[in-house]
Amino acid sequence: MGRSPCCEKAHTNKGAWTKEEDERLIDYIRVHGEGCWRSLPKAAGLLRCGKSCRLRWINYLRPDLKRGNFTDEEDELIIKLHSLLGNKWSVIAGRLPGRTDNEIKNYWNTHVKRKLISRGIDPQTHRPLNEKTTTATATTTTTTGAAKPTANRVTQLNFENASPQSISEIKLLKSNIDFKYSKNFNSSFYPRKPESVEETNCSSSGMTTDEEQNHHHHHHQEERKSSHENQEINLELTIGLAPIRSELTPTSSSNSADAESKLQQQASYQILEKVVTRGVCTCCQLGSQRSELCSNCQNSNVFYRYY
DNA sequence: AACGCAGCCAACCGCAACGTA
DNA sequence: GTACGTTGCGGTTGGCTGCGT
Repeated sequence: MGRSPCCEKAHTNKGAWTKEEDERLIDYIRVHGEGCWRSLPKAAGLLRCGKSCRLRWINYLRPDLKRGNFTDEEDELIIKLHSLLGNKWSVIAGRLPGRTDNEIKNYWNTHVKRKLISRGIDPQTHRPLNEKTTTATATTTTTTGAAKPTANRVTQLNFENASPQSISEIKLLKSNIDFKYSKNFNSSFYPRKPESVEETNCSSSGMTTDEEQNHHHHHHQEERKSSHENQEINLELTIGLAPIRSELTPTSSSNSADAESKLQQQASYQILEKVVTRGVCTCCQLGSQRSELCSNCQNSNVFYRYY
């Protein structure tokens, strides 16, 4: 049984997006929010497949995208994350606000790989080029070496031979990844189901009842999925980890008396505070609310990661 | 100016994961 | 349990651009 195509190819545009198409997509998402990519093109009057719309939005049109060259700090962070995670571009992108997985992937392939090779480091294994592969300090079961990575939701890491420094870095990384996938930090940009009158108004204009139900249905799916991810994204570290806090304020101290671990935890909170913002509806994100946030957003205790 | 080449990046494709009927 | 629909991810490609000859 073959898979049905993701969209009707006969009547879809391909190739570069025009300004008009961009504007249509932005306008539609400004009003209706993300989600339901399958039906979006038709609803927005675009002759594109949903996948194409999603890609265009995520990689190019999203209002919070950072433009311009990668900084040295971003460079080093990418290298470090890649050494720990392999080609998990979406996870890596989650640690670089304003950068997309595609952008990072392209940057890796065009710049970072070469940079590492010039340093005498194998960009896949992050080990010296002339060194035979032996025990890695940190390997993933899904992405090590040239093996094709799978899209497993559960990534198991084995750090048995990791150095104390690596362990600290991994702790920090894990805490941030857990954070990303935690319930209030959905990886989706506008994940919440509208609950208030205001928000429903923001997202429902122009939709038929059926479309709206479908739209909400997908929001439910997203929520369930992210909740599922929250449970499933488990790096299964074989080392003891500092407790991961769900609040943002670093008031409680870790049980560990280890000064380094405290410093790491502190650094982790600082990073988190930089990349986190209050969760708001699409209207507020895109500034279509005339002033401040709608009441639902104001009352919400939900926070999202801000890419 | 014309050509070839390399680099870059937006976009596409195929597949896996996951939910639902 | 299975078929199907939808979404997201990672690998790949095609076309544009800049540079050297």
